[in-house]
Amino acid sequence: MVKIVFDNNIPIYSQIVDRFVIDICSGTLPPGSRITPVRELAMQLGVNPNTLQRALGELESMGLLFTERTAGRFVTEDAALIDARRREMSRSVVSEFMEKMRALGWNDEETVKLITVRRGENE
Amino acid sequence: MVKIVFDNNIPIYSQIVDRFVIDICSGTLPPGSRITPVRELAMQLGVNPNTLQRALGELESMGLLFTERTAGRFVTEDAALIDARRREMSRSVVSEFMEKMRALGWNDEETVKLITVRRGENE
Amino acid sequence: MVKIVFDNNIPIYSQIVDRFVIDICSGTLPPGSRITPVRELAMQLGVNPNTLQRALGELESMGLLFTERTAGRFVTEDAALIDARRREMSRSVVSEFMEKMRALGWNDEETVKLITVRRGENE
Amino acid sequence: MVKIVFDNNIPIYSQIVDRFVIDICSGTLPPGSRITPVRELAMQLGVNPNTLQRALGELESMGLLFTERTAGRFVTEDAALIDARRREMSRSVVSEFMEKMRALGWNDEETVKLITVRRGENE
DNA sequence: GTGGTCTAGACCACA
DNA sequence: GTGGTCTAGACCACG
Repeated sequence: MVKIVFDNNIPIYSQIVDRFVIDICSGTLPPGSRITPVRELAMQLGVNPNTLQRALGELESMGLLFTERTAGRFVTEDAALIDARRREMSRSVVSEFMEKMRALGWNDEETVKLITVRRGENE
Repeated sequence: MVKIVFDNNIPIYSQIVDRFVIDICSGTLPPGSRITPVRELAMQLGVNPNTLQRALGELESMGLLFTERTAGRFVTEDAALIDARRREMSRSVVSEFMEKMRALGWNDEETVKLITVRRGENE
Repeated sequence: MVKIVFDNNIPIYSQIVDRFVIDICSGTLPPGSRITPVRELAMQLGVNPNTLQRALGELESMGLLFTERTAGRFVTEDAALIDARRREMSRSVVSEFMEKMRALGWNDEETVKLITVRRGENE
Repeated sequence: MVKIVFDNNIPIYSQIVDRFVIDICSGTLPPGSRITPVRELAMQLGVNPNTLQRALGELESMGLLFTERTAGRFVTEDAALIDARRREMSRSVVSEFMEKMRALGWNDEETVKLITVRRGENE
């Protein structure tokens, strides 16, 4: 968690949340790992500490982070919760994707074909 | 184009734009077809005429609509432009999808599997 | 005076006026020549007779056209007036041009250079 | 950017856009410079904030301005883009000019002569 | 304090 | 009756 390319049309705090969620779900931030202190991290990211605070608050209320009074903030140890969120997110990402493709006039077979054809091509 | 379920958090005008783009790309609004007059459509959608005007203005600057002074607004007759946009959108939707899935820790094979398994399940 | 490519962002009547002024000043419509009757010309141009009427009215009030009760409309025979307008228009076109180029940061020498370089190139 | 003499018949927002384009292209508003806040500038210009907002929005969609969430609006740092637009505008201004002069019955040599003679005369 | 969005309501030119 | 523009004034999210 060092650089984020911020998109100016999405609230910064929200982009930070997203990034944390992804890093936690994908294991980049493993369960129990310690989060860099707010002020320091805010500086690294080049954002206002209030903004970062807000993002971390949301992550806590999701249960993905927890605060140990004096020791700092940590990623939850609850691997099941992380995995649940990962699957839930995946499901919704897939749903939204299929819906969008359908709205664009591709039926499901065509969508699958597009996606498999695309594999192997460079981004 | 009668009802849109508006999602707060996203600008109304932007949701209207998206809807039109999709309706045009998918052929629901065929090339050359006439758009309901601004005021009338605004009433149908339950939004202020100015808001709708803004949306239509953006669609015009994308080239998807054009205005005939005093006669009304129409979908472009340029089928190639429509198709180009459809393909471009599809490509970006697929790209974003693959990227998100990769961020969530699925490799491309797994993603394809998830998507094909999903077919046939309930929405 | 058969085809005009109408620009949708400028009033049609005004585009018709401009075209007539130019055709008269450049001699394409020589002094004394007869104008096609309103209804017929309106059909040729594909515009509403009212619109054409308005345009012709303006041209009359400029003195470039005149109406002979029963015989129809004609281009003025006053060559001096036509020439005066031609010079006046030329002067203002040149003035506006120089002003625009200056606003774009070219001094007069550069402008002249740009214009001479351009000569001979295809449009 | 303090006073603009508004010409009725042309939309205010459009005149504001033109003025900004020129000020940016000519370097009066250098790359990266900050734009006066919408409300304040609207007051200075004596127009409604919405009207100004619209103008600025168009400039943004041209890529000449960009917005930094809550910090303000700035001129793009992309000097190449600015220069490209300047040259493009110059070319089209020159083209239109030559075309008009030709329509008025001057051939290119005469036009050049007119323009060079004109230099040194009073505006 | 910054930009962004929206509504309400009005007026205009054009055809 | 069509689109286009403008004002006035309000509310919101963000930092």
